[in-house]
Amino acid sequence: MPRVTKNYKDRKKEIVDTATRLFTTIGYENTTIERIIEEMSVAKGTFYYYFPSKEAILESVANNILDDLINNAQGLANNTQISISQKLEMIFSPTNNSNKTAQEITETLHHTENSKLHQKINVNLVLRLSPILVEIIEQGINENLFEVEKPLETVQFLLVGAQFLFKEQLFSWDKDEYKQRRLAMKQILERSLGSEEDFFKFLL
Amino acid sequence: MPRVTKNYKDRKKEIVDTATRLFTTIGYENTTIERIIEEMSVAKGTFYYYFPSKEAILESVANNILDDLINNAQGLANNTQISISQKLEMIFSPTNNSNKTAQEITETLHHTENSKLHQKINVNLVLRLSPILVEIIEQGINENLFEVEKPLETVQFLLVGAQFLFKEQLFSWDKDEYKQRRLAMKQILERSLGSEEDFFKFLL
DNA sequence: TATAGCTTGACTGACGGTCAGTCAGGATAT
DNA sequence: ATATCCTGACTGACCGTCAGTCAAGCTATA
Repeated sequence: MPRVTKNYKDRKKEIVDTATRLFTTIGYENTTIERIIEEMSVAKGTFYYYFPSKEAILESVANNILDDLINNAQGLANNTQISISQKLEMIFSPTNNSNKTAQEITETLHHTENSKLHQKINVNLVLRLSPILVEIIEQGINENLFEVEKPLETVQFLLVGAQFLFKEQLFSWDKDEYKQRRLAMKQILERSLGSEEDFFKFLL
Repeated sequence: MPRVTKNYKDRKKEIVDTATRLFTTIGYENTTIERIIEEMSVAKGTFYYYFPSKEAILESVANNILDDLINNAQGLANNTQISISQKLEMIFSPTNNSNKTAQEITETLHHTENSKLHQKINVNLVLRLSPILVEIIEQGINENLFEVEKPLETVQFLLVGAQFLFKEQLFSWDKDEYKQRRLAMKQILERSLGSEEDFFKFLL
């Protein structure tokens, strides 16, 4: 095989990109290191020069996916043009996923046996997204839209529920079951955050 | 190796028991088929005579663990001696796990590298435990202790939150972080279920 | 032209899974 | 009673796959 030398950063990014594509396409467990290097046309050793294990690149991929997601959310939180209600809609709405990466996650990633990747992403999603969400909630508290004692912890609980119940393909709800659960979540959100009724009408 | 013949049911149970013990001790991924058969003193083929794959026995083990859990909960729901508050405490309390199997789950199972087993158990736990929980909630509604529009769907959301945030070792909260999250859950439960304040004081 | 950084690919060992064959003990025929 | 056949549980050598290793080779650049 002809030898192509690249600098550290570029090669590493190339590996992460390739792995990300494969993990989100055919799943973590179905992706072999051999497949990754084959698609990159490099040798086995090259992969292990950059990553000590398959777990390690899972970590990188998960963080990469999350970085995008968090950046989007942070942009949303900072945006003064958008109403609080709309911000929450874009984060909580089970159907609406504006950003491309979230699409990847919800659609392709979740089909199969990807529990390891899921877990890594979900845990960090909750930990990293919740502070941003709290910024939004606190805007709402200042405007007397909400009333909660423990915004951060409350938001984390709600996020976990939303994430695992809707975003994952773990539960295969049909259309009506899905709607019923959305309605329940609407009430839970409104009551937990102490908003007025129908504040989360986008969940109707 | 000397040949020992047993009847189908006994041998199958023996395999499930051995696998359960190993899965909950050293984890699913760390448990090899070879280890299972070694501990049973049977040959590889014997295992595959009873189970078509490692996944298949995971399924059996998960269901087994759940059966115990669900039976306990159902017994609890049917028990007329215990107050509704106490029943909910025993199911929702993050620390109190009376039954042995739940102990196994929370302590050993969750170490790491068990995402597959976790997911299988959690999903089915939510699906199977929620109807039982609804029985209890509806007792409460009759006694005017609660007011909720969609008990089943609400309970499922709350269960998911409690399960993933507390029962798993996914988030490694320290003592105080733990307490804060319990307090947040207390308010969420009380508000979502429309109970009076401090109904869930066991979470204090 | 020396060397640090990058790359190669043959090799290893672990593990899930396969399969042809063994064997005890029960049923059936003589 | 006993020879023959059959079934269902069991055996273990073997296979393919795949993560991870390593000694050696190339190449940019100082």
